[in-house]
Amino acid sequence: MLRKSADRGILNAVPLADQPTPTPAPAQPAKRARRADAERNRDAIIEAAGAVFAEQGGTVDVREIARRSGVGMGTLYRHFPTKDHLLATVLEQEFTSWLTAAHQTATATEDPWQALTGFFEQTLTHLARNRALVESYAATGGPTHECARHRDSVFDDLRTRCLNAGLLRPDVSTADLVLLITSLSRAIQATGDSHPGQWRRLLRISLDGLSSRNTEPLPEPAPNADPGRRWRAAPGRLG
Amino acid sequence: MLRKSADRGILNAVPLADQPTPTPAPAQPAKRARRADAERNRDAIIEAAGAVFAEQGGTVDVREIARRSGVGMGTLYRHFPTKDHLLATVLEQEFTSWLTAAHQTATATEDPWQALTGFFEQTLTHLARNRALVESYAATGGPTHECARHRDSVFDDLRTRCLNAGLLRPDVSTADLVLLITSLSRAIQATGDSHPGQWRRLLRISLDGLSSRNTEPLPEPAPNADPGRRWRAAPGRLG
DNA sequence: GCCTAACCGGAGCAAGCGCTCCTCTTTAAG
DNA sequence: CTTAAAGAGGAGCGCTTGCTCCGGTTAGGC
Repeated sequence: MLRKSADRGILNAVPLADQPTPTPAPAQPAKRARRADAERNRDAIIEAAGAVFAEQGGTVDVREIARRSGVGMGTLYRHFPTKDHLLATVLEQEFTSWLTAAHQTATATEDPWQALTGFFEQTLTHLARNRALVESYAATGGPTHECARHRDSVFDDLRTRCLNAGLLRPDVSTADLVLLITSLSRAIQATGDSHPGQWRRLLRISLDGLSSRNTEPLPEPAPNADPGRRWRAAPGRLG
Repeated sequence: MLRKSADRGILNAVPLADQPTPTPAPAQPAKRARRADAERNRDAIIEAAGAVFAEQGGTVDVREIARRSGVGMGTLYRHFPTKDHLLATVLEQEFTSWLTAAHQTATATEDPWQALTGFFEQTLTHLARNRALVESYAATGGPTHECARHRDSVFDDLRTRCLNAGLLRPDVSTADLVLLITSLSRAIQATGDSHPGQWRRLLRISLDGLSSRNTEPLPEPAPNADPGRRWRAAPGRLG
């Protein structure tokens, strides 16, 4: 039952030092290039890991990933120093490719409100298919801080467009929108397969609440952390 | 990193066969009553477990609970056959005592809308203080099915009152309200200590979206579960 | 005060999981 | 073709964690 290791978080904001930059350092000795089989295996690992993480979440046994990609443990750990590094790599890829697509869709949509709601719908549909991604939202608001910043800028863009058109209640912050996504991702997880799509009703309700037809101001956020709170920090906890 | 067993949920809807009914069966042999020290230890365990679960969630090491209650492992497992049983006992106590209080408050509130919003506020404030309770919401919608049913009836009561007063958009279901609580509990977890109270803004937004001033109908829920879905992998990189 | 069933405590077992070590195989430069 | 470096693979280590076992202790009926 319930493992403590979950406390270590879905990923610890790993620096991702090993990027897909196969170009060797142009130093003097001109090291030998990466072998073809190694390249092939790396790809296989990433693909298998992507599938497994999406299905089972970030808690899967590394052996399962190795098995599915037809590779040994040693090979896996040759390419990725840590399970968290592998997870971060996969999630970052998934996240940025989605964000780029969703942003393009939103930009191509004339009506600002339509752009905002469409973005939410697209985001959550994507999240509904990827368990590890949902977990990463719970832990750190996204796979990496870099990713989160990128997403925030997109959100801010959408928000500004809606504000200028007078469609959004004026005191909604970008942080509110991000928190809304995080919150709704829980609804997706909770409904799961038994009530697919019920989260869309909640999304509609929330979006209606964002509309400028609601005139009362939102409660002010507390300016700083309340030290009296009982929850320990516990770096990155999934829910 | 992330645990696999999380899949098993925070608790497996344990039957809770061992209730706080210390009365021995009134059978013929008139068994000896429970010893005083045993009773004391049981209480100490429940109290310590309550604190530890609230702070650290359901994943804590059982040894920590034993240590805090000043009791050995053997003693702990004499009173509770399983960690999950202990967790269920604690959560059920916490849940019902809260639900009773919150229901009374709501019933005593004249204005139906005030009663509903107050109930949400009270519930979420309580959840913000108990990590294990939040987890149980994510897993099964509440500590036990019994608890969940009780809560649903309270929600249904509040909903009916608001509907009769014409304050709630008419097609909001009880399930929507429960899902909203579940969803917002994630917001509480996500904001944690760093942005305490930010979830109140989201709560306000959602409640505004529930108001009858929003006239458009909600999307129909899918009638039944789609058996083909199972956290399918993202079909290749999207983009 | 005696005696026995009930109780206590913690060392230890088994299973799960991240990760390493080491031997054997394969690639590709020369 | 030769050969050395890079890669592959899987048994196994170390650690955590849920739970058990059993010798020692104590309450409480008589």
